[in-house]
Amino acid sequence: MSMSSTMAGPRPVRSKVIADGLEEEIISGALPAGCKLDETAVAQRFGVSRTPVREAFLTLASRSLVERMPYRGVVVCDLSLERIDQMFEAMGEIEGMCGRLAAGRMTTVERARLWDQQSAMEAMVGQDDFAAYDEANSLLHDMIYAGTHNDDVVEIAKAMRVKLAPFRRSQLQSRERVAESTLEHAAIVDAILEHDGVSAERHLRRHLLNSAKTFIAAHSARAQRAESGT
Amino acid sequence: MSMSSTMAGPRPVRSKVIADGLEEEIISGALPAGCKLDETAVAQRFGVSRTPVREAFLTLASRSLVERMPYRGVVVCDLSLERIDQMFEAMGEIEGMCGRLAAGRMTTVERARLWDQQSAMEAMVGQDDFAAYDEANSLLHDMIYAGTHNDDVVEIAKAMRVKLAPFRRSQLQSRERVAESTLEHAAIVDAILEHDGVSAERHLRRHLLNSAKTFIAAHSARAQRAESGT
DNA sequence: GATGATTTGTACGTATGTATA
DNA sequence: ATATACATACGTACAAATCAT
Repeated sequence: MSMSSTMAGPRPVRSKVIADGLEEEIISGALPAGCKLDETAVAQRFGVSRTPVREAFLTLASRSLVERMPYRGVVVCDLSLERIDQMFEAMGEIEGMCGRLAAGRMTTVERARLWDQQSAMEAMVGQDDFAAYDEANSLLHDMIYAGTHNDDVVEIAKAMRVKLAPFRRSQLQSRERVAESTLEHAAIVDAILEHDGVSAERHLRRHLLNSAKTFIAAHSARAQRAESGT
Repeated sequence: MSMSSTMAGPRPVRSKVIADGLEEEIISGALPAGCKLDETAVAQRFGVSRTPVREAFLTLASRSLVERMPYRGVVVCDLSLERIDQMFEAMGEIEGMCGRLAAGRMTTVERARLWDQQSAMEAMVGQDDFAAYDEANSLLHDMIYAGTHNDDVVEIAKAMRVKLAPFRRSQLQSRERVAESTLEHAAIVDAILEHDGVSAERHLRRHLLNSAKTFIAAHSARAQRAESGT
């Protein structure tokens, strides 16, 4: 039962640590678009060998955060404000599709659980436990994805959410936005429960659009600053 | 201007060769779902070291052809008939979405080029150059993706097509199917040119559904045989 | 255009973590 | 529960290719 000195996980897995660290730096703008990433330099900076760095690069490339060219190295992809806008739009389209499919396919049990989840989240609006709300939020959206009964659609949606995760996180830190978000969820869940796919799709698109607006308003300055390194 | 002795590429890049080879084997069913892939064994089989094999595993994992668990190895993902069905459905949804967006956003130049492409493909129906048709087919769909003016949507669509590529290839080897496909394209292109997003979406969904039917009818036996290794 | 320096791709050995007996 | 066996994760050394001079 004894814990490590740092209290962290029992299995670090360097390549994952590197990937997460680099992702954070790319998102924050510390590593601007077009910046070349040198294997040796990154390895030294993280205090590891080149091997886990290479694996991290593979992972980041699969998330299209960096681009790899044989024997030519990797560069970080463009994450301009327009690109982020596009990501939110794409997420809205994907989630809208999920909602439409889920509205027509969810089993009674799935609908009941979705309703429970929404109720639980409405109860969380007052208290400012943003981490818990974020967790519940992910779960709610997961339930909608699963409601499509299509593993590939679920996978696409989750992959897209991973790409947006860093942005959505900072966007759910406001009490107002949490309240707004919960209201939007109510409309979405209602539509799904009533088997109204068209309405569910529309509400989900608007929901993501609102998330985008909130984020972009808060981070436009920072994002624009990161755009300088073309 | 001199060429290599084998005429092939000047830079093989082992890890890519391994990844492509394994992909082919997974698709063909030689490596059934649930099959464990041992680094050392694969390395010996391909006559290389474990390093490029590891990188190939990372790539395959990003295409969700295999699953990786830390310190536990990799296993090939399920590619049962139902899974393939889901893939085609997902592709239909994604392409439908692309068509809807493209119908509303394409520039005049983009629409003109789309029309040209369709005309070119209609001229190819008689001759049985399936490779050329497949190439033109990819281009047509690419133009629709690009018409969304959203890089993330384009990326999702292309990634999905990569996953389906092996199946679609064998499905376009019939002269009848090529003719059918071209007719379906005509309806899709017409809808896009008329800015009718709803119609474009519907026709694209049906188009993919027909592709799925053709493939599944031809390969159901082989796919079911590959399902045995659960 | 050829040569050298730098960087990526690959091979192989060691250590850590997992799953068996 | 401890220990052993095994495969993976990581580190280091060499080869191949790109770029800079």
